[in-house]
Amino acid sequence: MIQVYSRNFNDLWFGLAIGNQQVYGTSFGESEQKVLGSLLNSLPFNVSFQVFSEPSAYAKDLFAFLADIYEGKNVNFNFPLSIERLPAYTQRVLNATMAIPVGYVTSYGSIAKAVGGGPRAVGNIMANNTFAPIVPCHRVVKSDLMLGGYGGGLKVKYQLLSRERRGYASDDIIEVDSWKMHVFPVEFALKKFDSFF
DNA sequence: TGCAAACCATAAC
DNA sequence: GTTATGGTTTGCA
Repeated sequence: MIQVYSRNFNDLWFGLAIGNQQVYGTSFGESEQKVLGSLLNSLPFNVSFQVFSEPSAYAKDLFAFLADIYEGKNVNFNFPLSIERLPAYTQRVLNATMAIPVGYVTSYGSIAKAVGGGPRAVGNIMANNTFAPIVPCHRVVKSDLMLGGYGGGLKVKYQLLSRERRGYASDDIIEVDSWKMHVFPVEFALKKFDSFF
């Protein structure tokens, strides 16, 4: 049985699906309906679920954690995600994405080069990310450091990244499980949009 | 710049 | 099995 919760912080809705001591999905957005919709959509078809109006203590912790990420804070992740039900390649991409530190972005192609596959495949997985914003798909941009796309809209992507500015000056190589991933200061990507938004 | 073709894992048929 | 679908990338004019 999966428990589903929704909660509002500062005019923004967060959604949460928990079961088996694991997080099955998270989401956020402007309306409760959208948030619950995308969340339920991502659940495995063969499991039952129940929607609760009051969050459990564990759910409250998780909501606070989601809000912290949304606000651009540095957080330590210690909630288990149920990603083993996803295809192996998808898992690799999600893990690589989670390894992008706050303050940096990487590109679809850079992830593809690190874990195998192609940039479009990575883009597809970002588009279907069921763990936003825990899996920080907003930190993945195009190879020319234009923003690329975002499920919640480009403005939201810009704002999320904007709060993650840490003032890093140069690009870097991140190592994850023997993969090497090229990352760039988030400012590099924001620069091109500062006047736009 | 701008466009076409290559790219590649998934989900849906 | 096969096909359609992208939050892409690269090369070439």
